[in-house]
Amino acid sequence: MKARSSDKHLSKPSDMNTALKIAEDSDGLFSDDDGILPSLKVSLADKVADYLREAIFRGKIAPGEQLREVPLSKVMGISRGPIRDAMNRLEREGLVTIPRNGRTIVARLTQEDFDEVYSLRLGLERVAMQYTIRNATPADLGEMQQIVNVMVEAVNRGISEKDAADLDLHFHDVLYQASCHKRLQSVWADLRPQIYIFLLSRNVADSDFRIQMTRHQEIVDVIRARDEAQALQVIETHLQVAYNRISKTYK
Amino acid sequence: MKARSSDKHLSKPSDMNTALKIAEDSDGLFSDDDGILPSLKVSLADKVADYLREAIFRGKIAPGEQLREVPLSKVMGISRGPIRDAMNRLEREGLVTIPRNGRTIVARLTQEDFDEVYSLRLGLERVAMQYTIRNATPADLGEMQQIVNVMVEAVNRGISEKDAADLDLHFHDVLYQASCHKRLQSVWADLRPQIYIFLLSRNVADSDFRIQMTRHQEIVDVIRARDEAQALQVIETHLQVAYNRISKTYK
DNA sequence: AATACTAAAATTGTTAACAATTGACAGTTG
DNA sequence: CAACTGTCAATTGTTAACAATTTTAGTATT
Repeated sequence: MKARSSDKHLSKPSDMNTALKIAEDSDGLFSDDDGILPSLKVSLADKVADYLREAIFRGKIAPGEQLREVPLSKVMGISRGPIRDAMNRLEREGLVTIPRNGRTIVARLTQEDFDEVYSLRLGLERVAMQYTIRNATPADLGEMQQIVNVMVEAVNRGISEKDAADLDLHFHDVLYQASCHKRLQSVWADLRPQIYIFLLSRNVADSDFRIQMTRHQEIVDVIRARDEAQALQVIETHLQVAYNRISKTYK
Repeated sequence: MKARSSDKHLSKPSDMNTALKIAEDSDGLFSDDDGILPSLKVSLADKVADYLREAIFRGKIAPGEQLREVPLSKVMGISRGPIRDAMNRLEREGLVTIPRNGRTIVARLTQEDFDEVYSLRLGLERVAMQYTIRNATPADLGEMQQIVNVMVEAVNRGISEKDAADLDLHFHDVLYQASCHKRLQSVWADLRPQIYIFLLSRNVADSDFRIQMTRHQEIVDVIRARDEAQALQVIETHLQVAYNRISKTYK
């Protein structure tokens, strides 16, 4: 019986035991005392969510895999409570789905998901631009410009898909920060991980991402000019180009 | 010592014991078996969240009050776990804030919050309109028209502020439903309770809400016509008028 | 009166155990 | 073979208790 169970277990690579994979990484990640200031202590749930999120980004945990509380709590050496909280956090970010049966499944992001993510993103970033134009400080603008400079230099030197995605989203992080609109920031925080996944997987398939990197200068310029009508145009174009670029990789 | 504590306790009406207020309502709300199909069984956390959300809407629990797990679990007759989950749910909806110290405080919604909610709402509903125009079925349109008919009739007969708010949001619920855009629906579900609170409190202060009710017919018509450019214009105007109307009540 | 310190109470974070639900599997029936 | 049923293991939901953190109250000092 155990042999049969094992055979079935190995018949689907996507069913490889998630907890075993995580056990490879779990060298005291969760049980150590961080030695940081108590008021900045990071909760176990946050640590677990951060770990799982990264594991999903790296492909260590694949779409369709189920995240089970009990095995995870064993390999992480913590109780199930914080794991539950972490999984609720990941659900909010769209990285997992928790259907009616309560099981937590890593999300498969389809082309339809992509369409939703980018249409929602456009709706958000239009509002963000309106607020950023109003609220961006010279420091914000300086930070955005710095990121663009790093982008341009990196593209010239040769840049990996991951670094491109990191810089791209970091730029938009600062844009949202500059908007001083807490709710926008919150929705962005929830949407960002899905966008990252799309960028990571789709940049591999599309060599034009480097061209897209350099377009961020337009955004900085139009914010600096505080020109709202132009700003909306620029962000729409920016995201539409990104949308089209990634969309092509689904064909 | 106990007498002094009691004196201090009564010195701030907003500090009246939240759990005592909830005890008035908690006649088996949470511990009863619903007798519904098992597959449709509502979790305790959902029940608690629903109850607390309504209590906040009714003003039974006031902005600034702290929701404490232990007293709540005692009066509700359940453990703290589901209460924690419920409070996390309410945080997501912006009804409570959970600062760094972990305490859960019912949110005070300021004019700035109002500004954020409505700007975000506009960004979302533009996207929703684009999708609804594409995806609305005759049944969706029929449902929206039915709600508008009820609105018009109710305004003519005389309608309470609460009923107006209920109908208003129900109309937009259907709009989002018709969009077939899951992420939009999810963000709307999180934003909706805050909008409801603004409508409830501000409708009292502004007698023009009845005029606003009747403007929903325009939305139905433009969706029916599948005219996207016009649709964006209509929803912007609709929300701008609503924004202006409520904004005035802050002066 | 204002500030600082300390201890205790209050509150939240986490854990382990029990309860309830879901899924997998074997056997039976048509 | 497909569909159904029953059993049991797996998994999640909830609870009570312990651990850690934050707040409050009381006292001493300036």
